[in-house]
Amino acid sequence: MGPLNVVIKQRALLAEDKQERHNAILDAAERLLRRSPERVANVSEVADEAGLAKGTVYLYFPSKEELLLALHERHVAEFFAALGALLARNEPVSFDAILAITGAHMVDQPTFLPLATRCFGIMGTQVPLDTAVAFKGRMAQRMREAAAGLERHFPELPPGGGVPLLRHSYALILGLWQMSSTQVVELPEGVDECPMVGFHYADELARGLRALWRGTVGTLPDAASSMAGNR
Amino acid sequence: MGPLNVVIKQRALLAEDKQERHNAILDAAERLLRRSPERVANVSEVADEAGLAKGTVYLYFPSKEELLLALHERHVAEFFAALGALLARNEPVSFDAILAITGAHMVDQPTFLPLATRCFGIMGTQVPLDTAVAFKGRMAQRMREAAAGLERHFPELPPGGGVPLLRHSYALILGLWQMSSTQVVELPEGVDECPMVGFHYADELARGLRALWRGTVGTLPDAASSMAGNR
Amino acid sequence: MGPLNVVIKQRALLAEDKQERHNAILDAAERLLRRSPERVANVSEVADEAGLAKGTVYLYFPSKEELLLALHERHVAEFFAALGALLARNEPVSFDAILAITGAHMVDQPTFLPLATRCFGIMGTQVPLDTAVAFKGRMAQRMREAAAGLERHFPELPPGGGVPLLRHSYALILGLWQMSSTQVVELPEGVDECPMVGFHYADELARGLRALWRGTVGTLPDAASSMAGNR
Amino acid sequence: MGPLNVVIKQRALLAEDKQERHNAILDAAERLLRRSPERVANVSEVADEAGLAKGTVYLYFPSKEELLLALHERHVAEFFAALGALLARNEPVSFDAILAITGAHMVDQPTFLPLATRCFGIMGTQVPLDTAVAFKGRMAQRMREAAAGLERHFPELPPGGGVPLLRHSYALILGLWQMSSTQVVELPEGVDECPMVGFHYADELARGLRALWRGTVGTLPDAASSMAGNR
DNA sequence: AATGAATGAGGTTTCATTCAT
DNA sequence: CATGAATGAAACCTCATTCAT
Repeated sequence: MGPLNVVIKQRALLAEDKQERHNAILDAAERLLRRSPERVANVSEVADEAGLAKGTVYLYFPSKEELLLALHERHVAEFFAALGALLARNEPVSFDAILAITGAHMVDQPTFLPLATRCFGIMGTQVPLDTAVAFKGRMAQRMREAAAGLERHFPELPPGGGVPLLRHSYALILGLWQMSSTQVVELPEGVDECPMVGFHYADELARGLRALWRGTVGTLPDAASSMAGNR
Repeated sequence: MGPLNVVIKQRALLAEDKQERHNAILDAAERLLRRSPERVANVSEVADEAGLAKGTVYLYFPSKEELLLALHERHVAEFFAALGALLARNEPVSFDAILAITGAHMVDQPTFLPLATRCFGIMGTQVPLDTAVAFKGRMAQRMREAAAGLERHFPELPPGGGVPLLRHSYALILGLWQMSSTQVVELPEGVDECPMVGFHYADELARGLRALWRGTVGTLPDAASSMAGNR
Repeated sequence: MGPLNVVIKQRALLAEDKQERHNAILDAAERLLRRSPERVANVSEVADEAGLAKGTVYLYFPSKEELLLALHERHVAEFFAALGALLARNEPVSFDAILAITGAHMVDQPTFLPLATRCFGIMGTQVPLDTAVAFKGRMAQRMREAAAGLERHFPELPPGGGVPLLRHSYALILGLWQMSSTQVVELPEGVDECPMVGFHYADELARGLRALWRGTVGTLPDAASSMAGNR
Repeated sequence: MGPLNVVIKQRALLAEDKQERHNAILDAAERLLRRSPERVANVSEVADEAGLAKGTVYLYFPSKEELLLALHERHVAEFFAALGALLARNEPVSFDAILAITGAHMVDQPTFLPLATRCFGIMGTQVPLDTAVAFKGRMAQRMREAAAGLERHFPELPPGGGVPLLRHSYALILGLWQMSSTQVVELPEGVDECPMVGFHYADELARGLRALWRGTVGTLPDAASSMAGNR
């Protein structure tokens, strides 16, 4: 009401302020990761980027590894939220629509996959057991929910077949990215056709997922889509 | 006590001696990795295990990362050698036979997948460009050769379809392993059913690969095999 | 729902409230020290234990070190109060009676000696000069009073001999504790006879003090006591 | 033989060079401690002072705490060596001679007692159990040897009485130093007479030890010495 | 060629104290 | 007065790589 109703908070006293700052730290880590996806920033850099002191970061996250895990979980949550919204509709859902969401949330986000790899690597060694279990439990719940929606939209999928399909899909996404990520650096000309790395990740992933789904679900309803004849 | 007719060779002057020592170092790294697959030994440990001094390792490998890469390449070469031998036969080759080779060389070798992940992670950042390109070139050649054999044995595979299928398969192998490797720690009871981690890697991989191949090749020739009805 | 006649006092406005809170903080520090005498709690823990916020502790003590010093002084005051009460009697006072008070207030209090060591260690470096001087002044006064009582009861003690005797005694108490405290960890069998640590603090102290007093006072009046022949 | 026969070694390759460097690091720590006895230098400072890199210090000592312990042990060894040399003689040994050695090796060395206090504090918590036990074992041996010599020279001492006497003496040395060490800072005038701290450590120690020994051994052979009537 | 001592950048975490609310 | 979020200086230790011997 007065002139000072928008104040930059120096101290996060309320729970919502804290949540905000929590997110601000994750945002900072996200920005750094986006800036150089090949390396993981140290806590000092994250703090600097967030405009905070190093110790402050440790008020919000018990360790660097748990910070990374929290960022990854945010990514995952965003993906599943979008997938859930799609599957909640009454209209039919095409494979391509799911592919599009995957593209938007995983492939085109330059931070999703590097971080996912990193997080899968540290879990169980750097992260305390209960944190890892809790994380996995939340992942499990999200997968089960999405699997249920999937089974509704793809009746060819046998009951209980949703979770394995999601799992295989995610594995393909992750594994193919690892193989392609060796491409991060610019290759000299002429190497582009190298079959191990000379491929366009997004296209190759679309083809792989399509094959996987076709083999799982039977003929895809959208077999006629624009990508059907690509390969 | 007479002339020194048994000399412990301390210096590798001949080219073959050098190759031998090169391999001895890789053997040492392999042993250490096998002993504790969750961590990567440091150079000191590798040198000790090989019975050499730390500095000597650097005479044979320009960096630790390239040592790891060389070890991984040895793994890969062994796999492709076995696959090539299978595909070189005149008798028909079943999907299950390929699965068996994958199992023997990748899944059951406790060092293959941890190291693969690690190597894909570092390539392009830690490893100099030309080394990475050379490595990928050799990988490419191996893949092309195997793909040719594959296309001979699976005529349903469209021309040029062998390399992508190998690529997708490898991606699935890699990605699924990453997801399952979070299981390294013992989970408390009740968490075993978590769909993210509550699965047996080898079984799940068999199912995933079968779906992928079915979706790529069409009906698998070996659809009647014991695993056909599993899912 | 009626008038607020039971109010949890949140602010200490009166001087006596302040004194009360001052003591409450010392009580909290005491409890923590008693709970784990080998470490010194941090300010957060003290505040939590006292049911206060960290900042509040700093309203009552200028620094952590001065808090510790205040707690130690409370211990010392209790000891000298008990000693003074003993010496104020008209009946004769035996060495063993003094030993008993020492035992009850220093040895059997698991917090006295760890804290004393700590405080002597920090004084003069962490604690500002005037605080240290004031503390020492109060200690001096207590010692002089006790020394006067001592000289009354032990006429063999030369005039002015009370203060040094107290000083030497206290030094023995402190030093022997330091040597025995290395025993905190359980020693493997066979090491128990190590002369540096293989001794029972209380017994050894009794023997040491007896020797010291005998050497200072001459024959102890209580030489016939149960411990006389121990050594 | 040539002009370069005294070379400053950059690398300690021989065992004796290593021992020398080991000692050089201890020397550096000693110098720093002597320069400011109230604080304990960090490893960086020690390394700088020794003209080495931080990591080099860790080649010679597994941790900072073990470095400190090693330095303390060197002090102790020097003291016991001197004491042993004295007691090995055939001529009678006076209490004052022992006092002189104590003065030279403990009291006048400004680093002995601060470090001793520190070391007794960390043992059993910071130092691994086996290191602590080994250290104590060596201390024990030294004490037993000295005790044997002591019992030879002081026949009034009952058999087995040497070790406790050494123990009590060391406790007095340590404890009295703690009390006097509060004096490190310069006191404002007029405070000098404070009985807790207003004493000269060396003198007070001499008096205390004399009383202790008199009470243990009976009349001291050197009761007629210059200090006998001081207090 | 072989050695292994030396390097030193690099990263994590703790906690006494301050100060905005 | 009371709070507790924010600070940021310490401090330790590891290990890939270099280079004197």
